[in-house]
Amino acid sequence: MIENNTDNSLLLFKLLVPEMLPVFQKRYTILRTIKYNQPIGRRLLAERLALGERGVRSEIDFLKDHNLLESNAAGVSLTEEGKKLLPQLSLLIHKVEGLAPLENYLAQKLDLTKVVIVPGDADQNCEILHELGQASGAFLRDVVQDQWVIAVTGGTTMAEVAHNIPQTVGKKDVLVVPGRGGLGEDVEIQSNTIAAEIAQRLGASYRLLHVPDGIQNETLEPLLSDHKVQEVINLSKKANLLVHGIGIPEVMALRRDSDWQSIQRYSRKEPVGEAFGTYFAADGSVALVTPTVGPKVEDIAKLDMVVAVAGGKSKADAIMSVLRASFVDVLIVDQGAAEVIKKQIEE
Amino acid sequence: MIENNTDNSLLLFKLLVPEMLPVFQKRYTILRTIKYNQPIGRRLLAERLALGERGVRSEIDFLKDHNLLESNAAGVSLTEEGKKLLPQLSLLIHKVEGLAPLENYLAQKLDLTKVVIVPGDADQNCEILHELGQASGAFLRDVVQDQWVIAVTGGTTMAEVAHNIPQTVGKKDVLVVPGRGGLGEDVEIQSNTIAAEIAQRLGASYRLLHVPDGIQNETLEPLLSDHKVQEVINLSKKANLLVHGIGIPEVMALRRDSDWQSIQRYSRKEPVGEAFGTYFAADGSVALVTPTVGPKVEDIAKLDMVVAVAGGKSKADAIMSVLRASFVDVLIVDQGAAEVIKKQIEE
DNA sequence: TCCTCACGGGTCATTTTATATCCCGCTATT
DNA sequence: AATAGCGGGATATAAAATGACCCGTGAGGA
Repeated sequence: MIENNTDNSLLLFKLLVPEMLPVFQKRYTILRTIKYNQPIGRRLLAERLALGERGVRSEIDFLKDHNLLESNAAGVSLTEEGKKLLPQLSLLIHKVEGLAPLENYLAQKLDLTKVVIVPGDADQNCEILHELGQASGAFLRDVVQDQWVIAVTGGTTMAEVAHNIPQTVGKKDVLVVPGRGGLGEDVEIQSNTIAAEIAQRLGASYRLLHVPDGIQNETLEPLLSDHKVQEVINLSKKANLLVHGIGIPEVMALRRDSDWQSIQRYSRKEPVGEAFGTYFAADGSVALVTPTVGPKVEDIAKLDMVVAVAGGKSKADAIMSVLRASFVDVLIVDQGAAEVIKKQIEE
Repeated sequence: MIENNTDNSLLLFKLLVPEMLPVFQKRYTILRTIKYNQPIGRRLLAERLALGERGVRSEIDFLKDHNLLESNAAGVSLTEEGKKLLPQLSLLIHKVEGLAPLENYLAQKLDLTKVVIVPGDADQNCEILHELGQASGAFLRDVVQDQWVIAVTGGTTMAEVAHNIPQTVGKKDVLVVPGRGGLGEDVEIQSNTIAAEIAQRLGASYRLLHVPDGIQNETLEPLLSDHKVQEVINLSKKANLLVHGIGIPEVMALRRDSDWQSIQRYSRKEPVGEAFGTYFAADGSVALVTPTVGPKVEDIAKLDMVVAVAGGKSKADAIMSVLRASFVDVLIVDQGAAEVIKKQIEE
């Protein structure tokens, strides 16, 4: 009833003064961008936000007049007041954008237990990945129980998740393990590195998996027979919780110096999405499995809780292909991806 | 907590997009003015709202685009949607303007049991009197109990109250009596007429008091000895509820063709407010009692519930003078008067 | 019945506001 | 000491809000 009243106020404002919405979003975006880049100059900010320099300047002046920003020779920064305001604004944006209904809609249509949508679009504002990380981190912190085993994968998104998990006092006997080897890429986004960081932030312990990706099966087998490797792999196959990112095959191939042509050639179908080293076709079927250690689709389907994290309009197709494989339980996305997915569902 | 959330949303909007507030108010005022004057033309509307013709036009176009208005050859009118929206907007304006806190503040500072504030200023928009009437009417309807006797006075404000009391099924045995004779002025705003209309709308019965105001005491006495007159006067002296307007002495003198000079001469102090034929000085003391029938200040002070209704910035002083006499329990005013009163209290 | 007045809609010059793009002196970092 | 990037100032330009008309038309009063 009273809650209804809140929504009602919003509806009335949106109905009677709709021109304020873009302004509200603009100012929120500016504050958020400053939060993640402070101190930052006016020009850089304008470039990053794809706005005119003078426009940004007017807004900065406005926000400064309201004591949300302060500026010195290094650039503008958030004041204490501004810092306090941002989380509240985030909630309000969530309401204004109607993200709660969208979350419910997607959860129902996609048969997921939970959908979390973060306002914004990672394609347009790269700091949305931070927000995505924070949301995922908060979710992890809330959901993890004592003595759980958490498996995580690599990737830039997962790296952000790791960086943004709030430092918490440790749950008891929680163990974080990498979901695959993944020594083929930048150490910053390897699953090992990410597992370690998540463990550290959760106050949990961790095991590592020192097996390179993409090597031939013959070379792999002796490694697999190692009992320490075996143990970690078995742990990840029976994890209570798996958190993974979702990749766009073409982009991943580029990053890993793999040959996109050959991936396509060896695929049974056109791969449009990737998760834990498996490429999925648009219909959710497996297009290609890269030779790597770690759990396969059939293992993952048995897990209690699989959390997928991804952001950006461009990842919508990849996300859909993975979701159609029906092993994901919780989806944490940004608004950009969520809205594209909604459109696809409606068609 | 959730309520808090509502206020919080409003606060955040007001903080981050303050420029929308005047627009919101403007559009609300336009809708409200149309409601009371439909169908009305663009120019007339502009004149009444003291806005430019073109500005009003843009807003009308906007509201028409949103299906809140429709226009024909006679002028613009509210659509069904617009009619439904207005009460909700009224509530929202009440929140936006922070009138609830203001009501509490005034109630506490002025030692009143209840204060009701209607958005707007009757001096600027005469239709605010209608709103004031509606608010008073709603209050009356809610508060009146079976077998109550209600005494009412005359005046333009009270006439509006009468016109706007929602037609309700009758309470049992409610009786409405005029608080004074008042045959000296326009029949439309005589207390007799008003008593009759209020009674009709409440489904109550009424008695009338056919005694002219302002006549000499010698002429008055034989009338007072009439037992029907006596009965009505006694009823009003023991009423459960008295509703009265508040007048500005100078204005009233003008309307009644009385001599303002002589009123001043016979007054003990400078009269700044009037209620039921009694003129009050700024400190709340009685400045002059016009020769009339009906309850005096000392009678009224004994009543359980005295409701004062008044609107317009210009009436603030008059209201204060009456309130200082300390017999009013409930004050129903408009925002214009309320804000001036608040300022006076703070000084 | 006609007549007239106010209606909505169209137009356009004017003013006000927003925007884009420089320049400058400063300061913190290299 | 050099320099890159900062905030602040200035100005030409584009855009939008405004004010002031006219016009054909339909409703309501005579």
